[in-house]
Amino acid sequence: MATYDPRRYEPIAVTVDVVALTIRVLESVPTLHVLLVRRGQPPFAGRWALPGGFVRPTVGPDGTRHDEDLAAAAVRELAEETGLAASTDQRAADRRLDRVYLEQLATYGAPGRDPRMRVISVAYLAFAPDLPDPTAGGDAAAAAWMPVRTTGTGDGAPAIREVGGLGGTPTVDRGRMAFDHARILDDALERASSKLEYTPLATTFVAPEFTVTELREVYEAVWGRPLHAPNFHRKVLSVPGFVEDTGETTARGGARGGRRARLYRSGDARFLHPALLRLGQEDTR
Amino acid sequence: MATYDPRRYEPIAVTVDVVALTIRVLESVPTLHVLLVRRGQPPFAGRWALPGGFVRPTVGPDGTRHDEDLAAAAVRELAEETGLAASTDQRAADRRLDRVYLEQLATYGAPGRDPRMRVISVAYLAFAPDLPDPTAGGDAAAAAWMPVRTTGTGDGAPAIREVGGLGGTPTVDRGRMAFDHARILDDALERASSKLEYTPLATTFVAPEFTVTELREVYEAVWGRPLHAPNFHRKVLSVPGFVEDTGETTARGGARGGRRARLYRSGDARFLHPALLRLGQEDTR
DNA sequence: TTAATAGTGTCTCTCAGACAGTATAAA
DNA sequence: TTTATACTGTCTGAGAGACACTATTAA
Repeated sequence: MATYDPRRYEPIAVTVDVVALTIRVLESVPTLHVLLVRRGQPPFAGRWALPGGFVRPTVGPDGTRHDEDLAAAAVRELAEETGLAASTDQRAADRRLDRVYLEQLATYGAPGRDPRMRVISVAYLAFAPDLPDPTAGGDAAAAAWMPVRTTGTGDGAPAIREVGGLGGTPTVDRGRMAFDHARILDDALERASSKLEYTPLATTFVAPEFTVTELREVYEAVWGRPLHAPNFHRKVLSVPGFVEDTGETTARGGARGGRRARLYRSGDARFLHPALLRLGQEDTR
Repeated sequence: MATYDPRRYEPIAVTVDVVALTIRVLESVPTLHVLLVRRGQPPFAGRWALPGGFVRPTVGPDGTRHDEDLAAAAVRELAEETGLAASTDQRAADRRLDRVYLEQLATYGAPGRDPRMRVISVAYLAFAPDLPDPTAGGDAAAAAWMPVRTTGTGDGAPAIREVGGLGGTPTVDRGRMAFDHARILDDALERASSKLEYTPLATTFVAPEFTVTELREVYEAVWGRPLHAPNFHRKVLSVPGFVEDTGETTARGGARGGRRARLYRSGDARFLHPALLRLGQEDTR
């Protein structure tokens, strides 16, 4: 690594973008949604984009420089552009991000991906329980949870349907997203699917106490295909440390009848052994 | 995403670091090695570090700016600091990097990770067939393939032994590596182990034509534990598209006797179904 | 009482791993 | 001929998936 010489190396801007995913019920179907903002400024004004922005070195009250961690920048951007408060904000308990799981996805640095200048973007992936509708902030003209994927029929047809194809619901055309954000979103969806296989992170999409059915709906929404309910049930309970029985049940059964479901909370496992593999799709080659 | 205003945002330097892994025979044991350079300049002068350097926007012969892709920067740093020529260099066929597999690992941007300034480093992971010893270039005082992990005994003891504990071989102390490179190396080893499970990338560590035993030695070196040879053999041949029979065999058997081994080449699968899971270690929780 | 929802029993098939044994080649 | 190395046969147990079934509750 050579010594840094500003005469040789032009500055490169660094941004952070966040792919925040949640499950929301759409037309009675639990559906995977992604948080998007409509850009108010060029480039790509009017287009939908992932929430994000420049990473900034900041100066504290005492004058010392206090550089921002990349993950912290991701949380800040989520908060700024959507009105969802970060965990440090005590006044907005209802809009909190403190139960959001965040992990780094990848870094995108192809020349020309931002028409203004060389920009390298570190993308983060976030899993959130159902949060309120966001309110646009910062430079965003709008912000919304947008559906991204249907559960599919399980008949072998591609389970992913482009957003934009769902009923009368306002959706976004993946082909018209700003920058290379459609690519980032695709990578995020693949990472999310994969994470559900070998980690218990599906629980980050649901309330602290949840039923096995709710957990299955998370898998179905993210994987985009229906699962065999009885086998899923047995599987979840058999994986050590995945879920923990609370001893409680739901207050009542389904709307049109049905047994009350047992309530579970997240167990202490950080990885699932054996994993919940999504087979039957195969041929990803 | 806000408009970029240099008065608000100080420049952040972007570097690329490469964790290049290969298998070399050490004391008769195929052993995982990582390519390291000894730093010639402060900070961390004299310490071992991953090869890497600043990403630079460059200006072409015609005056047009020609920004460098992040992956391209990784290959360039590998070449510059180690004397291993990139694939475009036709004159150094013996030292080529054109069979090297490269993928992005993660980005490290904690404040203070470089004492000079705010530096965000995009780390890449490379798998290489046995390459020649590198020659130090750029600002490196030395460059070498260093052993990182032993095959272990399979008796349940931790299979990872700190580099530095191997015989009379020159090795490096992971605790004394420059920057946060020990952490990056750990992340790389975990990613590499995981990649061998569900992709055929083990073949990138061996020659274009290889035996099943050679392939097993890759798995053993990366996973740090011995595998059951007969079952491994059957498993590899049963996974569709993993390897392809050449019809040839090795020219002769083992040094002290033994059957000639059949030669295979890499198949067309990009993922392994079913995967070669490393079980028996469990409890990564 | 019916229908919906939650949950269990059990069978089959695949696959990982263990172990025993065969095939072939070098010294 | 001995020993090393490559490879095959076969058994066992775990787990995924299919299907049939029981349990419980709302309307």
